[in-house]
Amino acid sequence: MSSPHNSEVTQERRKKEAIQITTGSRKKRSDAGIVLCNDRDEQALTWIGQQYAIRLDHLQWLLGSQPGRGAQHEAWISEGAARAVVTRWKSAGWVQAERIRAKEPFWVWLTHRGLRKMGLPYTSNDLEHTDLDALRHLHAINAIRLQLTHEQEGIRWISERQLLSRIVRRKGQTLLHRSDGEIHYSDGDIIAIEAEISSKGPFKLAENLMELLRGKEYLRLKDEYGWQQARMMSQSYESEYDQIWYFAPKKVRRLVYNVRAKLVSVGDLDSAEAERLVVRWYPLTQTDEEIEQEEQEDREARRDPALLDAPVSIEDDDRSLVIVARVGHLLFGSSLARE
DNA sequence: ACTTGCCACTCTTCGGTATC
DNA sequence: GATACCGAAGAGTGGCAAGT
Repeated sequence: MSSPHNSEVTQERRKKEAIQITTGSRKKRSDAGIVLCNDRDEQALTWIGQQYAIRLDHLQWLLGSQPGRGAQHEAWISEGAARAVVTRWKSAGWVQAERIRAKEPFWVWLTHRGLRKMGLPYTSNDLEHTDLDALRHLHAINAIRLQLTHEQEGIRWISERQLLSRIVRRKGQTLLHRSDGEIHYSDGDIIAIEAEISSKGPFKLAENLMELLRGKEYLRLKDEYGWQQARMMSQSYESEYDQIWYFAPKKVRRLVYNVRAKLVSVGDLDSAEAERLVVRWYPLTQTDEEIEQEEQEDREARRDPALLDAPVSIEDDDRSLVIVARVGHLLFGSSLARE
């Protein structure tokens, strides 16, 4: 219970404070105007630095893995909230953000200052000068990393940028084909991730497969004796990868199936090696039904790849549109999560 | 040392504007 | 017209300065 005197004192204090606030005489907080780096900033900025860049719709999911106060969804934050975070990062000079393609949200990448702040050893790349194919490829890899690390707890992702930074380049030395990412399981298993969005030639694809399956010994033998000899001579060698996952749209998947089958039929690969090469769908599967179809397609392709050369049905080609409509806010839809 | 209340920050939602 | 951008409003939370 407050006495009349106490009430007067409180009123006087409020009046005094009101004057202080309006005249600006109240002392400012010591951290006023400073952008502080919190745990989520650190994790998200490191993630972006490792992946080169991220598009705003994916950033909603990345930040949503550790939603702040008041977030209404478990896995993602709203477009406005993600934009606010980017604005804060920009004001701190940690990132640059630019729209690159029409009808797509902007991309965010770390500035030199951002990379140094996160202790990342990479050189700053300006994404504005990146070609559109590379951008599509990067978007696919980001979607794959977000989904796989979301689905499977405890796995560690090593990005292509991290892998490249570990390579010591020697003059005249051919570089082993690097995967777009690696998944490391706690039991020591390693899976190479390839996002094959557009077709490359069958020979180039076959060589990438051989290098991923057999590793640097295959490359050494190829340099010395040529690819034909190397394929025979390297049969006892195995790369560090337990499996190689190729994520690809339908047309590219057919090429991978055919190249894999061809390598087996001519004896360049044995069946155990072919087993290690798993072809998966991009856009990524979402439902149990799609996962079953994905597995069945790979099984059929292993039995008889010619079966898959049948004309594509309209329903099948429309699959990605159906998914975008169903989970429009999800990883690979161009529309943003705005609910 | 503890309490109070302001301030900075983060979040969502919504509406106006710009761009394709 | 559809989509992206931008900013304002309002609510909630935690840190900090000031008071007790």
